[in-house]
Amino acid sequence: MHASSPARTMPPAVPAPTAAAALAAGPAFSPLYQQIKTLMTRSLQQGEWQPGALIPSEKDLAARFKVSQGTVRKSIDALAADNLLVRRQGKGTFVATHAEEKVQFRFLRLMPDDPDRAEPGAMERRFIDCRRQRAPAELAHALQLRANDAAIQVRRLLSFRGVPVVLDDIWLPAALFKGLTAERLSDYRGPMYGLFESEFGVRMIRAEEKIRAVAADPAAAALLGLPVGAPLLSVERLAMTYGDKPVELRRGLYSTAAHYYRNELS
Amino acid sequence: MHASSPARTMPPAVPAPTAAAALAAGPAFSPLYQQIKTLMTRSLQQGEWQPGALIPSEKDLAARFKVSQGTVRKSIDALAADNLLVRRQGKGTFVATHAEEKVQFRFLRLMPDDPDRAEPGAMERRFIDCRRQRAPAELAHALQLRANDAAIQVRRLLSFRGVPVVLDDIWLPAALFKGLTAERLSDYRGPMYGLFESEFGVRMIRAEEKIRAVAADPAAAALLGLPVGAPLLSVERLAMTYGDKPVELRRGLYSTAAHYYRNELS
DNA sequence: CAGTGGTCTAGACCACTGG
DNA sequence: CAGTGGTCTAGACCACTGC
Repeated sequence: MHASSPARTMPPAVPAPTAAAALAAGPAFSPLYQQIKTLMTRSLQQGEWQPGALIPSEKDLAARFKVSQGTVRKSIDALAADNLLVRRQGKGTFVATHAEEKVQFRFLRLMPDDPDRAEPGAMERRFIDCRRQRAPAELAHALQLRANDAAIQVRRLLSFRGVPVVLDDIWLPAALFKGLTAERLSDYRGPMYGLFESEFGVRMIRAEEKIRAVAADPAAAALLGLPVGAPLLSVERLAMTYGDKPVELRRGLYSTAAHYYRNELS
Repeated sequence: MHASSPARTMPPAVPAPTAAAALAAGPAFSPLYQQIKTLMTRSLQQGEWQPGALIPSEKDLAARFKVSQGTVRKSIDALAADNLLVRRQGKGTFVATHAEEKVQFRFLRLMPDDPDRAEPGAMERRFIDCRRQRAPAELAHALQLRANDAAIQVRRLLSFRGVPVVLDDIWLPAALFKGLTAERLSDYRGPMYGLFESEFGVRMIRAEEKIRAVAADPAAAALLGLPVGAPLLSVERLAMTYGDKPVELRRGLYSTAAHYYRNELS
């Protein structure tokens, strides 16, 4: 393949988020690097390249896909921007993983008011519940399940320096997480998404959160050690895996007396 | 200048956010496209290229900086990723502006629960107060003012379909916003940051928000039409202009009865 | 149609990592 | 030292916009 135009192709099987507009438009031109990004995404999704593993070098990939190194480079750049790959100069390109996050929780945006009280090791998890049940209609809709499909509900409490701060209710499609128990959750060292990745082959790529202020109900108040009616941050998260398929619904109640939810705008 | 290495240079005068680590490291190698990004940032900051205006073509810029078009391209890519420039195929590259945002408020992440009730035109602003005062110590610290420098405080209420939803308290350094009055705020059509940009030459580039849940105090409750003690989202925003210089501190109280704060994680 | 940004290539050299 | 990603160039051609 030389410098002439790439073939006009059908839209990629896993369309890029930005390509959504093309659905309404015409012939759906897709540049070469996009098509290759799609092929590489497939290698990730199908497990050819495992989380944390080193993928082939740019030169090898260029040979494999019969394109120039520069084009492969653009594909990798795009995947790195999506946090699916991680580049490390001199070493190679690696598959991103939740298992070895420096900041232990990539998706937890809660920070202590007092920056001196940084988190290292100061966080304890306690799993209160883990049960299997039929998915109520609203949940089934959010997770794109058939009505009454089985779901797993997990309830857990996070504490910092002994003070309870986060109460999470987590719902998962039972079909994807067979054999998940409170014990396995407790035994695992590291972030929960690391366990999902290594034990169930489910990788969280992206999530959307809806944040509200609510009053603590009696149950939450008791667990968080706060008076009933105390204001809490309600963080409702829908987490997606490849192809934007939703695989987790989570509702966290955050006590923001000594912590805040951090966000960056640009 | 040909393909040989770019000269090792001092760190750029306006260092990129990602270059912060280099301060501790050694010789601070800066690739050519970074240096050019710095030069272009200066052209933006100094007003050579005005908000909304068309900047020179890639070919012209390549000639001006005596580098290849590909290198200028990388610089522009970086500035576009920072939301300082906007590329439009076939037309050219433009300076980003708050004045003509499609979504009227780039920095307001509040969404209605009911997606049918989209915002177009359904938002009313009411400016309650606009006064000049001495900056209290905490504010002076956040805005990097000298103790007792003058500050402007603005209080405003946002309503959707007649229902008050957001109460904002906004603090600005008086030195940068001379002559700002409630009347000028009311008269201006479009987002507040558009007015700051066109009337005061202050461009908001980036912001950090700290989000908490709080109970409505009597004053806020009255303005938002809620009972005292009702849970509210407290959104504390520090907004920065070029060089990460803080130029606005804002504290919003959001009623999340029919709206939520939207966030994306990846 | 000319001008813009967007894609693709081929090749050279550099910075960084680890054995 | 070999191998990786990172930078830079020069040039060709394509897609898109507006006159």
